[in-house]
Amino acid sequence: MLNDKIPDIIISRLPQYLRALNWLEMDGKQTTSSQELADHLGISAAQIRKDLSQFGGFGKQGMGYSIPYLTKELRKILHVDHNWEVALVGVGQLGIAIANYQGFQGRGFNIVMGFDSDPGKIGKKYGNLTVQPIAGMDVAIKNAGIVIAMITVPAGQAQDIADRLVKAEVKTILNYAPINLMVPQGIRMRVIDPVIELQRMTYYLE
Amino acid sequence: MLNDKIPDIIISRLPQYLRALNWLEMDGKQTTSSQELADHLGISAAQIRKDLSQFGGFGKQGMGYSIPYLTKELRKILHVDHNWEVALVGVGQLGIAIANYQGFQGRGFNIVMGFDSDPGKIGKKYGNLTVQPIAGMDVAIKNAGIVIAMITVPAGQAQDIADRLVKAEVKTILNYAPINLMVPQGIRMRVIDPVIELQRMTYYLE
DNA sequence: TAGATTGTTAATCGATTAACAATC
DNA sequence: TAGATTGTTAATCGATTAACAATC
Repeated sequence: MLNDKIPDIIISRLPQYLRALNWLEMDGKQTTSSQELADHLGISAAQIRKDLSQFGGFGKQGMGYSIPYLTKELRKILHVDHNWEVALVGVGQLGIAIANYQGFQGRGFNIVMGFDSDPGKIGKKYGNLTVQPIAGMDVAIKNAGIVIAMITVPAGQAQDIADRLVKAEVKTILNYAPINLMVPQGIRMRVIDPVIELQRMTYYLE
Repeated sequence: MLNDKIPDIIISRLPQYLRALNWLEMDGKQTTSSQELADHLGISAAQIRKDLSQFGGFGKQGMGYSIPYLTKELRKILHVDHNWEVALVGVGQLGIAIANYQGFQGRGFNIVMGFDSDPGKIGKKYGNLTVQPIAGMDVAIKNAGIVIAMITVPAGQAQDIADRLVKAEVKTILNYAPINLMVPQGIRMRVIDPVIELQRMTYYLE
């Protein structure tokens, strides 16, 4: 069972469960049920139970799920039971906002390196990072063993940066430039593009 | 055929087609094929043809698709053949970065109103907006007939803001706070949460 | 005409749901 | 024990793919 390949569509829901659990815990709750999670997430209770059962039995019949326990298990499954060091490429207005954003803390990520091509920015500190020259990026990332990077450079430069990151042995890229970057097999890339989200919704407007 | 309800999973791919077409056009291309789009997007060519055929025959056998024509038709389908006025609630570091972001222009959105509770920010200009006091938000949005809003306030305030936006007759909310907001039936809400995207990928890391 | 690529059908594949025995 | 809720199976539902006739 655990050796079966779990479909990505199931994996994509686990972080949502984790976020909902976090929220319930802050509400002071100790336990929850598949039904309560379903109400919060707009997903059926059956599906939540089925998803979780791919990884083991985390609940107790009649009782539901312990929030701290299920949280811990989900964090293990998603490999966020420790913090990953993350590099940020492009320390413009958006990059600075991301570096200062508190929401990564405690959810598995720590942005510890930032790179920019503007000499005026070198040495400045935002959150946990100090801006370094982009020329030294490849070596710095490789030496630090960093495997996760966020791209916040203009769209025209994003593919070039992605290519360099892949050479520096980065395996996971979160891309804020609104283009589909080409990356080799084995490299995971996701795009954050607010316009895509908006356009998905305007279809339903008059 | 056109009267059938189109599944949301198909709608969710149309903005991606639009973005890929945009990119091909900037490369100087005049026409494309389902295969070329497939290569760019990591989606099968058959699926792209099937998706598009839900809305009509936009291609020509042997020739492929005219990029300007298909772009125009997709923009019509998604209702982004004109610009929507958008309100931004919370003009902090992230809000300012979004207001100044050029990527909305020409893709159907114009952020024309911004609200913040900090008196020191009132009257400041970012992109196409001037910051207004959040106390007047409800009336201002309703009077302007704005139906799309972005929430960039801290997580603890986001639900309250969402409730107020719904009362002001906003129909579509893009939420940057990392929580699942509760909104009534008929209101569309999507969350932008970079941590969710990262956690989906760390599952595949060692 | 020959070659290419669409639009569409039927077959396959996979995901979701309903239902309930197991059990806390 | 009675009530509640899980974990799991089987049935349903829906989405994707393969294949090809239509046609530019």
